[in-house]
Amino acid sequence: MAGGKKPAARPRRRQPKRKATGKPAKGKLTHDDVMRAAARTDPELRRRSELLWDDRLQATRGPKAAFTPDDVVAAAVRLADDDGLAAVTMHAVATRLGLTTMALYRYFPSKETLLDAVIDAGTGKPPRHTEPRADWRTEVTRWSLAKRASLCARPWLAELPFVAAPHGPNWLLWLEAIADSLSRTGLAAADIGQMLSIVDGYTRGASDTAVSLARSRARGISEAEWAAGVGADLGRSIGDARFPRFAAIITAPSDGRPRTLEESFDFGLQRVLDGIELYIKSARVQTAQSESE
Amino acid sequence: MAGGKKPAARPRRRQPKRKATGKPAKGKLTHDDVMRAAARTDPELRRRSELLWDDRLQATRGPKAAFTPDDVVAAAVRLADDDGLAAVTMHAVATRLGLTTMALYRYFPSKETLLDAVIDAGTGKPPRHTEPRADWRTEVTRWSLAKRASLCARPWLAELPFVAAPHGPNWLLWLEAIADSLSRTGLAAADIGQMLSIVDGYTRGASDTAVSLARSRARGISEAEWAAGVGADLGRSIGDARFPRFAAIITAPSDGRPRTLEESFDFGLQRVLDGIELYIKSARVQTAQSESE
DNA sequence: AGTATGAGTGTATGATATACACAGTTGCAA
DNA sequence: TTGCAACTGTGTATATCATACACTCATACT
Repeated sequence: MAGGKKPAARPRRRQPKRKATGKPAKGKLTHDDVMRAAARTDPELRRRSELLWDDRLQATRGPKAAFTPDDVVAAAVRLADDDGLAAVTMHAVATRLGLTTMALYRYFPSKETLLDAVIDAGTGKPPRHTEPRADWRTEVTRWSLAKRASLCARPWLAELPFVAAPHGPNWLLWLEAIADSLSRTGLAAADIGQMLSIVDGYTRGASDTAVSLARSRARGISEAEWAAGVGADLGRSIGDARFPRFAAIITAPSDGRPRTLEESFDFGLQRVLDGIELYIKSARVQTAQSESE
Repeated sequence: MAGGKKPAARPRRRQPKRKATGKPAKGKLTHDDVMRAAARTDPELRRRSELLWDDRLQATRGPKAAFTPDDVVAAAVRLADDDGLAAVTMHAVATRLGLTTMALYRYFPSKETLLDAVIDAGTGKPPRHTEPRADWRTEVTRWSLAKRASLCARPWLAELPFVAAPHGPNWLLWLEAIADSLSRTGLAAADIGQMLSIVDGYTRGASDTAVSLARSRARGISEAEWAAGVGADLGRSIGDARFPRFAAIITAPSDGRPRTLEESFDFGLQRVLDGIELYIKSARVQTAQSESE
């Protein structure tokens, strides 16, 4: 998947692309502002970013490359899927493609930049809208569950420090998707950004138990074994006087059916969305008031 | 910090500690259940965990060790604080203590187990209650901000896959702290666990921008440079037809003062707590209803 | 006193990323 | 057509790590 096959579709090039800088567009952040800012950035960060967004020039001289950077990334992703992130070594990736280790450096200047691309490919695109559009709450719920599922599907993404990676196009596509759904709330753009952060934050933060399970499963550990491991950690609280409240939670009777991880996640998500809904209502009231004045 | 100096305070030992297993305590998860489960766990996970919780036996024969495991951990933490997680090599830690590399293996069987301890030490203890107790919402807000601050104070924690680590005593102490505050809501223990997950999930997930900033700062990158880097990534959306909604957020006028990262985080947290509060109210109503029947 | 136990050392090994110099290939320019 | 510039892939070398193993020596119970 990771890129697809449309070699003619991207006309962008690595170029100065200095437009005649017009007026600064009162108060708004312009593309040019950002690009100028980017020029002052930590050079290392910038270089890593570039590779995610800019297509490299097609060489005219010399032999044609046997693969595309996307091929390399795909091979690395396959390795990670099979045997975890630790299996992604330059040697392993190269071998997978029938190349020598050093040949990879013709495609990516370092393992770090390769991993950046791997992260973006692993992140994948948000699911297409198959069902008809629905209200914001339904759509945001779908988005959150899809993102959670996507994190679980590639648990090796959790082995990477998410924070450290430059954010690529697929990452932005996910944000675009939820921004689109949140637009139906009628909130101002700035507020939508806030709500987006909340849902995204909750989704990532509250997915980690499930990701941990998925990760163990990928390592060949059964669900029961995983539960036993987590239980062993949590269970330390039970005899221990330092953790009375927490132990009470652990040992609480599960009045009725025990909630699955999914149910727990969704339950929490609905509480979060309740909070957002409350805000939307109050924002509407405020708008209505200020309009009637 | 990481452990302190109270050599006489911990009587626990690595021992069979097989109590006469009484009745299984109807439906509740008992300490014994968990321990039995733990015995079936992935042996590697278990061994890593043990080192976080069990004190190693004090040797009687042979020369005394020059350091305690806590000393080793403290040295590793100092290295990470100074130069990031990459600076924590077995050699560097050993040198810091005036030892050879291999001597460290007398304290920890592998780097992985050492890092587990480093994570727990880096996590630190939640702040003591200095102020008088307050309502749950105030306390939970304090907790969340404190946790966020703690994550930012040691941004190298974000370089580790949080999910992968076994959870140590300090981690439990944080959970105990918020569980204690949430107890004041009067919710059932199971519900408190849910609310805890929500707040903890949001807190960790929504802190990552601030952690990223803290991380860059630790690397000697100025706030302006960091902002430029993030802006460059986000700014790609502006010219791009794939991201109209997101671009609208980025370029939205910041009507009034621009929100700081802290303000944004806190704003989101309050929305989340609104949702929780709503649930608490509805739970109270339900309880009252079922009681009046 | 004797000895088992364990601390710390030194050296060796294998994995890994990556620098560097070279060989072969291709297509534009003369 | 020829020649070379630009580029791809290879082979080798090196530095950094984690860690295995064999060894020396100190210590405190027997």
